[in-house]
Amino acid sequence: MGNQKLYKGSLQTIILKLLETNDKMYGYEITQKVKELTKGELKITEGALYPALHKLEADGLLDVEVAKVGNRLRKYYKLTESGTKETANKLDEMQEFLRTMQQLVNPKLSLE
Amino acid sequence: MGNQKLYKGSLQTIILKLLETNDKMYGYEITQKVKELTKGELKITEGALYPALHKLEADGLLDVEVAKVGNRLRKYYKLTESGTKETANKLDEMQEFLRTMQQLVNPKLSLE
DNA sequence: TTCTTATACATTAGATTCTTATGTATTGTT
DNA sequence: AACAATACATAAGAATCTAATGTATAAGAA
Repeated sequence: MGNQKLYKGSLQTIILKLLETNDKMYGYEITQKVKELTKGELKITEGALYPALHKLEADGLLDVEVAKVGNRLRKYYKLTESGTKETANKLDEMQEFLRTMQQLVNPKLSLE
Repeated sequence: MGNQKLYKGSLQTIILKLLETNDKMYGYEITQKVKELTKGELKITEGALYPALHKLEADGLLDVEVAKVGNRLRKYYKLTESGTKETANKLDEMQEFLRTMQQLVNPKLSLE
């Protein structure tokens, strides 16, 4: 597993992107999906995830809907209208960041 | 200027990469070079840069050499042997991170 | 000549974001 | 019966940054 600290700052964007693609997801599902998509390279910890979800909700980017499955609860999160807009912004910023970093660390590959 | 917080965690790698390419550089020069290379997208602040340089030196990855230019001093930093190895590691980790993030936020572009 | 900007180092307070540890409870597997 | 997985959550502390401040020299503009 690579350098986890590089992912610092990108958690919100990852969550928003997943919700854009999958419509609605619950917390534990997000951790599993990220592990699967990144083949174990990135593991979202609960201590990072839940506060991040709560903040996105408090900022009005996510709506929550509590569901009961068997006897256990799940909190399904979904993008609000404002969350959809913010997702587009954050994805643009992420692409610019990725281009910039690629150019910095490997100028040869970015001649296109 | 994009989302500065995405760069959190990548400063060490950036410094090491610049020193790999340019052999030796001083602090202020690094800030200017990064601004130039990223067309203003990334601005390294002194409060981030100097502690980072001191840490890399304390960790034995950089050697420092003080030079006097006119009446002003410059501290030239240079990779040690161990610093050269660590640079290769960190660049590998960065490439893996960039691939992973690209795949997460834009799966379409990563079909290759 | 005086004022401002650039060069060049540095530290500190505070914010943000994470990791690690801990806690509670249900459900599935051995 | 015990353990792993599912599902939520918080809290202490670490790491890394931003913004502000400080010192000093050099260069350029007014």
